[in-house]
Amino acid sequence: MNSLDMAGHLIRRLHQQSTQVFVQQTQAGGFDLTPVQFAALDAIQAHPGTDQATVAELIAYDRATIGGVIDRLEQKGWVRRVVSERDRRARELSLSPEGASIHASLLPIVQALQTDILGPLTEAERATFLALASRAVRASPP
Amino acid sequence: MNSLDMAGHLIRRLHQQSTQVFVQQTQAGGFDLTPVQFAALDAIQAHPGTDQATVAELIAYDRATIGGVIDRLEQKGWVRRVVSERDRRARELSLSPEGASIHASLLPIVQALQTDILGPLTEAERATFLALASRAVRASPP
DNA sequence: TGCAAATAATACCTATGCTTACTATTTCCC
DNA sequence: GGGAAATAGTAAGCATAGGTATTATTTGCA
Repeated sequence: MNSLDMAGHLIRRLHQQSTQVFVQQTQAGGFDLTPVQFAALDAIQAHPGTDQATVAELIAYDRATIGGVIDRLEQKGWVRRVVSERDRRARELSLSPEGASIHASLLPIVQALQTDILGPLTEAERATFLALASRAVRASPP
Repeated sequence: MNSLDMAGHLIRRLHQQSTQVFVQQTQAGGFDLTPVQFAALDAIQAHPGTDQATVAELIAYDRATIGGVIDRLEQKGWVRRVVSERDRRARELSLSPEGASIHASLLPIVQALQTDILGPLTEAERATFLALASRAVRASPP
């Protein structure tokens, strides 16, 4: 079998394509951020007050990487990070008003671009693909 | 729609899973390399004498990244890089005898682990997934 | 209670992954 | 034949991506 037809290679290409579409479409909308930054933003919006480790778990990242991502979101002024009074090791995360506004503006754009990521497929094929992808992603350990 | 169910997120998770399976299975076989390094190794094996730009195009990478990958493969002693006499800007790539041996040993392992990447799916589902993924990856420009 | 184990975050390291800028060289074309 | 455009590779910079080690703090248990 040709290496280029193997699952690993195809998945890497899809990931590449996915990132490109995300950056293109969000930049066209006037925003400047990466897919990971949006994922973190979205997780914090859905779970305000959580710490970094929980955000990392929610979107399946390691803690080391998420630290840098949150750093950059904080520098942009979109996320606030305060030491938890309940547990001084942890940092409680929340969106700033600007961050919340950006997230609200981004959400419809990000939802719309999902279709473009799998552009060559038909609507039905995309649904099949997503259903299989969803099952193929192993459930995160309890 | 939940961001975690969107195409971009699922694809990123699949990519993560794919890389993990690759490293686990190849390490279990006694090798130490990344999926990208194998892709480059495989491309060079299939096209000995080509230059870095062609390898980059074959496996859909940018030239800057492939330079570092080849650096590491050269350091491992698996790849030889000689300045082309035909075009002194280019470096002609080929596998060393050790590189060729490693590649031959790795190939069946890498082929076998492809099934594990999509582990939770049945044989038929994997075939469907791969067919859709293959079509979803846009054809590289001529 | 006191101390070992666990945990949150950071620091540091290696390896992609991609962009822009730069050098060296070749090609194209007038 | 000579200069502009194109091309191969490198360099530098930013952002994941994940591993191990370290620090600060909390928890759990003898």
